[in-house]
Amino acid sequence: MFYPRTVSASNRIERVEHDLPEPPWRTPRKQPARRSLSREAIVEAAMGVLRKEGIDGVSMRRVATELSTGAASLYAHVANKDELVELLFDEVAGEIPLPEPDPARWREQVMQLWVDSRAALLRYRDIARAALGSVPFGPNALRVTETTLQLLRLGGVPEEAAAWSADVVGLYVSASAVEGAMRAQREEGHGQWDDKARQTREFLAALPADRFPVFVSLLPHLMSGTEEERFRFGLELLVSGLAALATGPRGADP
Amino acid sequence: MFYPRTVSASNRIERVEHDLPEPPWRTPRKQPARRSLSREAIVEAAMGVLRKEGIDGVSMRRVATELSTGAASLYAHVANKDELVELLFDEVAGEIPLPEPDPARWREQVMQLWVDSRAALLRYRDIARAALGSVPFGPNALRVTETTLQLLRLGGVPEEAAAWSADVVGLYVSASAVEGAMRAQREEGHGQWDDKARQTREFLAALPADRFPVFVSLLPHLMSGTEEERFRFGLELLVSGLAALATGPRGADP
DNA sequence: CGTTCGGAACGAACGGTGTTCTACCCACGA
DNA sequence: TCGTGGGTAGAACACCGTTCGTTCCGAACG
Repeated sequence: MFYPRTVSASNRIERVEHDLPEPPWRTPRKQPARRSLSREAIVEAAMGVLRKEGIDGVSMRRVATELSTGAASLYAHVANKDELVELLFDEVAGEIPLPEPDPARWREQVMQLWVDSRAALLRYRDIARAALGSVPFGPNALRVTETTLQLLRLGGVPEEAAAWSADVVGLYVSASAVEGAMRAQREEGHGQWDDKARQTREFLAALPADRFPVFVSLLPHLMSGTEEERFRFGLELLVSGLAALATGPRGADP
Repeated sequence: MFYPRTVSASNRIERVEHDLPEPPWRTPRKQPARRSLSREAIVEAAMGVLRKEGIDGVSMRRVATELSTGAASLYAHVANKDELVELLFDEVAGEIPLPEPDPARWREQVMQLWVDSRAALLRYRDIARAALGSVPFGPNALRVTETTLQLLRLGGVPEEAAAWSADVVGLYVSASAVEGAMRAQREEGHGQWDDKARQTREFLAALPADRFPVFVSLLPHLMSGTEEERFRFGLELLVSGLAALATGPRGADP
């Protein structure tokens, strides 16, 4: 009742009526669903825009146009843009595959869950920016957190450490997804990106070795690997740090 | 010459002339610097706005007003808003205190450096959002990265791991600063924040324990600690993961 | 000295944003 | 049948980043 207007019953009925092959029951007149706007339809339209153009493309006017109406009409179903974005984020979180927790494979499973989380975020461009803006307490995001906590407990990670780790890893996954989205966006504009990339490389190559000796000597390593490999490296750092805290390396026994 | 318009010589000369006691060399007329706009002045004004109102308050119009001129005038000294924000970020990075690397205390020093980095970012509200948007290659940011790499190498962290860790930790610090800024902003609007916080607490307390058993049972831990304590916990996870990779636990010997 | 010229300053304008106000319209309950 | 209340939506408000065209000024040149 309070968290949120999840799915209004009237919307459901409307959709069902729309799907049925129109039995002329009680004078269907013209179209029963001429006023078709609903929270679900708005989220669906916004998801399409998000996937195609990223979060900056999702404006109230743009989404409304997609539904061939005006921006003001959306405010009857959504409090404001922030709420819409939160709904979008949770929709994306719903696409993260959840494992069946297995005590013997908790490390592998927790790694996979986080890699999958990042992948789901990246599938919707820079939606991750929304995650850093507001604590994600939507039902789907909660389910991901719940699974994370289950896995960590199965791994014998102390309770407080597990709780805090979920927070830490959420930040890291989101940040990595934001960075990945930025790079992907840059790589889209092929024409000018070659220039920019070349310029950056030249700039780094021209750095004075006397002022940044270690940086310059590590340049090859600083530019090596794919984005996901680097992400996994960070995850392994975190997980190995967690494993060191675990009372029992596997299983829930102390 | 290419990275960027670092500091145009003309600006330097202007400042020097301004500082000198005005030798009437060649008819100084009234005031040689009536046209006082300069890249430095713009950055300075923008930093003031940033500190007071956050990154959203920094608009070209707002900064221009601060200098009692119009927004269009800024574009003679700054390519666009993105460039201005990059300049602001590097200015903030310049406030991060750098340690004198000491092999015996690398762990402690690297932790302190990162805690200080986060603190500097938070001092300027949500400027950290700019760090996630573009790889920070300004001179001051480079100096911070250089110091980080020095410390990790002193700790015996393998070269590739050190390079990748700098990336990872940069993401984590920025993400944590973004979250911290969000919380700080929410806590500013006291009047309505009590409500929002209470609602969130009620919402979490009302979560169905059968659907989110671990989450609910860990609720006390999920809400405990200050933001900085949680940040330090994540850092320790990363550093202990790094220490495990180090060839020599202290000093640079294998 | 006068003139030219190049770059900074800057008002106006363009096309966008989130949100609110205010009518209107129509299906429903009385 | 007649309100009426809530979804719809156009217009408007106050912003935003950026560009255009003009003005203006200081320095260099003839």
